[in-house]
Amino acid sequence: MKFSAQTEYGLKAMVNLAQAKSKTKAIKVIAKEEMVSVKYLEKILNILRKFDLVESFKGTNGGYALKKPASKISVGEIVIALEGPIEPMKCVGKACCMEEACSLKSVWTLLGKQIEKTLKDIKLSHLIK
Amino acid sequence: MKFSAQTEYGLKAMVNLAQAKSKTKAIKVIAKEEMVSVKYLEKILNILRKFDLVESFKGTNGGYALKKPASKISVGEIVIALEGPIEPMKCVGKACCMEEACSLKSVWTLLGKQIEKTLKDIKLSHLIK
DNA sequence: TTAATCTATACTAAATTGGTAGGGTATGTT
DNA sequence: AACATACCCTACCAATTTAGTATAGATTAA
Repeated sequence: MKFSAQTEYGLKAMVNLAQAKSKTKAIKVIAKEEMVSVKYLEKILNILRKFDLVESFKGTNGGYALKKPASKISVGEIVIALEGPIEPMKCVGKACCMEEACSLKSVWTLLGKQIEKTLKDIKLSHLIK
Repeated sequence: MKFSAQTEYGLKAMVNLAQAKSKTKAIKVIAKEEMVSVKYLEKILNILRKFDLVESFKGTNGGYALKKPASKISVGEIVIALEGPIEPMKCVGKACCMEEACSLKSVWTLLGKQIEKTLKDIKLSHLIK
């Protein structure tokens, strides 16, 4: 019941960008500040870009920037992008959900929705000092 | 962000026990009903026993039973026993939490508490028909 | 005694995750 | 046009975790 390191680095990069002074910030600089390899961070930012959470600019003085204002980006969006949809239980058992009304399914549905709500209510702007 | 198969089987076994007619129920029977191998289920029930959630009786007509009434056992207890404490982020990054006030820590603390509360409010007795 | 049951440890195979490597492709500046 | 800077893409590998099996042994009711 943990989020992955990828999600941690991604979130920290987003907070980093939210606090950036300049219009764009080079991945090399972010990677150094967050103490993660450039290559690994590239992969993570790539995912975030596909989810329209950041945008990138090539060429000299290029770099990354938030696609939307920090107050419009929730922690939930970032987590879902990097972690996949929040479904606390995959129901791997052969006997699971064979009955029309699986007694446990309601637990996971409720829990998943509550987690999503909590994370969507926390905006990136709440995390910068 | 998922619970393990072990947790699924453990929960289903607990629900199974909560619905049992007899005083004790043999692991062989539970395993058959939940479609999981006896050996694997043994391991899981072993953990639950150490957490005082079930008790076991040896010998002929032995088996497993809930240690407490189903209304006094929460889904949260079972999940924590099988899954470990709920800490959504382990903070693996070298740069993490080096500052006195890690901006993300508050997110994980809040989320963890909410998940625990949700799961602790759901009792085993709520899951039986 | 004996058969049914639980207990404990060790092992393995598959999946996931974390992270690396290398070679491209696009673009702004000179 | 050339070059340096920066992003993009795919493949790969090693470590960890997870799911599940196997073997052997100890306890107890009948």
